[in-house]
Amino acid sequence: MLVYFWQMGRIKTTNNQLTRKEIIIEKAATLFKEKGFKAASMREIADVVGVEAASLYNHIKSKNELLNIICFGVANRYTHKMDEVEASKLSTLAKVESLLRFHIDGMINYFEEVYVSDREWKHLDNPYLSNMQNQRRTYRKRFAAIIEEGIKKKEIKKIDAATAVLIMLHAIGGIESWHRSTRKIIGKELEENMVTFLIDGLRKI
Amino acid sequence: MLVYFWQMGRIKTTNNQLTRKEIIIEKAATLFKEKGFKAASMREIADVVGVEAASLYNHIKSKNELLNIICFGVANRYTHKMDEVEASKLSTLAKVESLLRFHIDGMINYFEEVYVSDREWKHLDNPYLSNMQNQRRTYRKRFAAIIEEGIKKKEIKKIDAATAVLIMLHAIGGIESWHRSTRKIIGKELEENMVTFLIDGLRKI
DNA sequence: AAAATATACTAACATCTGTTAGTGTCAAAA
DNA sequence: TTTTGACACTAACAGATGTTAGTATATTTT
Repeated sequence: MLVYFWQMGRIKTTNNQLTRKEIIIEKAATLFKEKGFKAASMREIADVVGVEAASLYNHIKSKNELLNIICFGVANRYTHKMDEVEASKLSTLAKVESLLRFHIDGMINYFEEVYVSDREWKHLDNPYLSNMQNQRRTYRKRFAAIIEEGIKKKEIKKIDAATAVLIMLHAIGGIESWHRSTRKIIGKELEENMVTFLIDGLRKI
Repeated sequence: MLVYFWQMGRIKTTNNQLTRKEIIIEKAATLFKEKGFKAASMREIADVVGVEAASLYNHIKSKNELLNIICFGVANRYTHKMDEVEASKLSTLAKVESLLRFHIDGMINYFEEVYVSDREWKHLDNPYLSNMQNQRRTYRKRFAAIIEEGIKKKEIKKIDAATAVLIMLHAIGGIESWHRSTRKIIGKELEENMVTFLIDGLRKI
């Protein structure tokens, strides 16, 4: 008589209170960050999750759905924050600073998702791709509008607003894992450094 | 009687004085920029070049060789510039400004290669991968050393040098094609905007 | 003109890709 | 206890991938 044993361990969900789907998304985000969306395969994701590739499809519709969820999760956070900042009564420079700190915090606390969203959104497929392009364009325009208002009110130096936005967003997007995990610079300290730099520049006054 | 025609048009090399290999590299760089290294296939590159995929292998050894050439071309330019700047007698702030302008010019004049080198170097394979990691680390350290000297000489504000380098390099790396081709901001003007921002910040003094 | 080299072609390969079909089992609901 | 739904499995697909082999032609050298 022959007895078959085979491991059919389910994805563990007891540790955190994440659903299985959320666990998959989390692991996928890490892999997308490390190898890029195209280079990370469903079989690799499945390996990390501890499951066969086909099993992932009990939880998600496609590989691209994973990217959709990651990217739009981040984009929606951005939009909400921008709504909030626009509605606030802060000075324009304080608005800019608030957005900067928000982005830096995001980079520190949601590194994988933000990183992936920033660098891999081009692999979205339509209609999500054009949706994302619109959201990004709109966000930058709203950001630039704040700067332009600051220039008008003489709170901000007279520079090209679009360029300033580009610089700030990319500067923050450049925070890397080694930089986050380095003992010398952590969290708040990194934040202060970046804000100081971006608001006041390099030159000693 | 049956007569066969088939096009065996060679890659045209008369236009510029580029070798066929250089033409392939150029087209590959554009494609790598647009789709990413992994997503761009040899067959697509061949299409753009106007040839069958297999024919590319008369000129190059592998897809990865294309990436090697692109990435190390850029890295070597960086190293040479850094040698030159270090050897100069400029003030530290002027050294930083010189490097900034060099990077911005590079982004404008060699956009595809620089962009690809910056974002796709992770797909290099060893030993090129670790070589590139070393070159990048070394470059940033040399850049940071200039800033630290500037801080010591009280020419530069007291901030974390590594963070400053990260900010500047990524801010410049964020120049995108739409931004380059926009009528409103071109070449020198973009350069002035960025240098102003990075040296003097946003705040109006 | 002949020989040699460079370079294009077609055909095919082995491997990897995302994904579906079909089946069995465990946990929760009835 | 029985039923049901969630979820894991194996097997396999069709298509894309980088690359090689073998061959034919165009260009350059002799």
